[in-house]
Amino acid sequence: MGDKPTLNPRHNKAEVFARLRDAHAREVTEDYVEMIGDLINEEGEARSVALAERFGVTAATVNNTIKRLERDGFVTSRPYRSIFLTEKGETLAKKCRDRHQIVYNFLVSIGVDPDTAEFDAEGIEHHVSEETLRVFESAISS
Amino acid sequence: MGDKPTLNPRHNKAEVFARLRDAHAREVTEDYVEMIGDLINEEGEARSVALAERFGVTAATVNNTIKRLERDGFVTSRPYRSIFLTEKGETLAKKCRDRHQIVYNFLVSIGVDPDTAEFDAEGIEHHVSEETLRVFESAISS
DNA sequence: TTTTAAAGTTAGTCAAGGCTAAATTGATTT
DNA sequence: AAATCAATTTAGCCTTGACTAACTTTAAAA
Repeated sequence: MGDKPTLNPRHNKAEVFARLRDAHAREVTEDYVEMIGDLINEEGEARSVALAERFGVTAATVNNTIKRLERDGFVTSRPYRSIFLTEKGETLAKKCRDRHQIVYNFLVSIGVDPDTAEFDAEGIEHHVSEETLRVFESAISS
Repeated sequence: MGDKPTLNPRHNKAEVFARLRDAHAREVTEDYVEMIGDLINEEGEARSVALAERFGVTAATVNNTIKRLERDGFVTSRPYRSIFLTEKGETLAKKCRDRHQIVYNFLVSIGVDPDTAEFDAEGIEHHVSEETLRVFESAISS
């Protein structure tokens, strides 16, 4: 009768939740590099004050986060100067931008109101696997 | 010419991110009440050790979280005894269970592999608005 | 009934991601 | 050149959610 199964598979959720916690840890990083990329495109540079305004947090919080991003190799910055994406940050930003767009377009394509889609996409994008993303893509172009 | 607009609307994301942070703060609570409900249904009671195993965290972490849930009125517990949902916890658990099922069914219905759907649903469910959830529902039953 | 194993608790640590208040720097005006 | 103002940084605090290690309680076995 095959191997002893690992109990009821429905009970083996630990891995799912571990991956969920990982996704969590990446969310802020992804939102920041995406936003920094947007700012550079739209305004020519990314300043702390603009990030703080767009995320709705204080300048001190932005400062903390930028330090972490710098430590992790996603951005470079010099005191009192604007923030730049590294190669690594650029790559992640592009990936996030594309993914966001796909999720947003998909939601709109199935009939979700654009404003709601914009909000939901912001939360959903960090939790969509590559596979699901491809299903979304197919659905849009059909 | 109408009111002075609040700059470019695309730049006014602060509210989106504030709501996102709120959703974040609710995620663990939702996962726990949902899991506690499942355990009570499946095994007759919810013990710390089972929660720890299913979430893949230590008993100490479960203990912390249960204290918080108790403080917030979602569960009751007595030392060395099993955990119970309050009315409030029960209500939230049901809402989460239903929502999870809709997201899961929707993903499967558009062609996502059930295992992937199970994983993605766990992350997505916390970020789906009521409106999008209703769109998902309609999509399933058609 | 005593021992032992499993379950639960407590204490202490850490990182992330928020905050406020105060200090500093850079840029603009006078 | 000095004063001022906006932007940035620093310091210190908080909660959440994770951990380990050590301890206590409960339940089961001997």
